[in-house]
Amino acid sequence: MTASRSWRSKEVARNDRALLRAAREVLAVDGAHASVAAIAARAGVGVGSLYRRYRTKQELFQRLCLIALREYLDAANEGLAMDDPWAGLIHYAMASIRSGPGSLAPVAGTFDVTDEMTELAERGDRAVAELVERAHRAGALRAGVTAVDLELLIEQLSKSPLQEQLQRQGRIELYDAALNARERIITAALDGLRAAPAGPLPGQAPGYELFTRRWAPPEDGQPASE
Amino acid sequence: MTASRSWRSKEVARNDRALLRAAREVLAVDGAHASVAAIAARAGVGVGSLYRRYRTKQELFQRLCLIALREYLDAANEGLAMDDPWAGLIHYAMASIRSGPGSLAPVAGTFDVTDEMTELAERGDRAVAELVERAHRAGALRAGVTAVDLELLIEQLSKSPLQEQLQRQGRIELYDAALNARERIITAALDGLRAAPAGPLPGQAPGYELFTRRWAPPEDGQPASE
DNA sequence: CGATTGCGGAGTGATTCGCTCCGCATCGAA
DNA sequence: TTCGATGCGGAGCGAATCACTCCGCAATCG
Repeated sequence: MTASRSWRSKEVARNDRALLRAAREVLAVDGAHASVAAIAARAGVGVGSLYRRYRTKQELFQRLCLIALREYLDAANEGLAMDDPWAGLIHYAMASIRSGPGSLAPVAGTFDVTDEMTELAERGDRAVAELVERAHRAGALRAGVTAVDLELLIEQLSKSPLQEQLQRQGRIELYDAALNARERIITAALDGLRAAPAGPLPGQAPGYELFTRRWAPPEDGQPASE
Repeated sequence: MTASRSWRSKEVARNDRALLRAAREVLAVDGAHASVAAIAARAGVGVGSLYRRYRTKQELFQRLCLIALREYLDAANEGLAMDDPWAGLIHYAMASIRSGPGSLAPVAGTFDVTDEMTELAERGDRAVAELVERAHRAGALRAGVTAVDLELLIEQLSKSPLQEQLQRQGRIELYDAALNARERIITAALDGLRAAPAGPLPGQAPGYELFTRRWAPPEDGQPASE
């Protein structure tokens, strides 16, 4: 009775990959209000198939988050493997921006964080801290720049309001130009972290709690926006 | 019969200001899906009062957009009035980021653009172009940086994913830290536009159509995300 | 004190949401 | 070729939320 269990496993795997990719894209455009139907449609499958693979919307987002965390850790390790400290840091930043942790920010706090996710995040944070420290030792990084500064800048750069809007409006003819424009902006912004004639950053360095605390469930009263 | 027309005009004006401020805040947090009820609640008024002042949600957003455009133009002119080209440009950028054109991006294309809005935008664009040109003449601006580069960077920096998320979760205790962190990031990113050891930006300069075209109604088929 | 005015928010129909369930197409085995 | 098994797409469901209307009420004037 189980002889021909996975007669279509290829198709199943392809559907799964398409679903994850579609989910990330739709999440990037629609934010927290991304609907299951939109994700399924973009993946070219029915909602039924989506729910056969993932029991709930939350579960899909959890898996998505796990994958992003893995990419995040890989990017940091790749950066550490590079000889030039500055080049390594930029490699990590670029890869991290592309993988798009910012797209996942809107769903933060809407699902439970598994132990695996916590561990991946901690390992990634350690790697990035080492990346920053190494760049400082080499004198390549602007004075006073911390790992949190870097991660927040990455988060800020990983969403693209322009591209999202173009996609919503269906103006694909402008998409290439937008991609190019974005690359220029990212380059400029990251260059602002270089050790250079520019002085230290204003204020004091932000603490890690900006990163860690918000992933816990809201725990108390709801926001002021209601 | 019209003697005591506006016996409470003070309160009406205060309500109107509160509504506009609330609308901008809610829009920044909730994006395109900001609800009328949420705006009214945050302003501390009933939805009835909102609809007495603005006949429709669209009308409120139009007014909001007009105000933002005025602030945009003012900021550019203030920058031009400053003697130091670089300081003037940064003044404009900071003010523009604070006024938050990025918050209005999600509603772009959802309402008709009035002639007044078009004219304000054009005057602002001209002022910014002059601001950029002047900075280039003074040798303060990085080679190859265009007005569009600047405006896109401003748009990128004017949304704050971190602050939005904190507000959604009601974690006001982290808000000050987030504000400080954001200022550091903005400073760093804008410093990336300085004339410095860093080379020219990659790719070719983006054209103005990235800015202008998307404000027109979608005109044809809907996006791929459905 | 009665008339007037603007207020807050319950109510309304339409829409959209996450999710279930079922008819159907597609496969291997007989 | 036929039949049972399997996974597919999407119609449909109840709940939630949306923009917007309408009405009872409190505050203010002559």
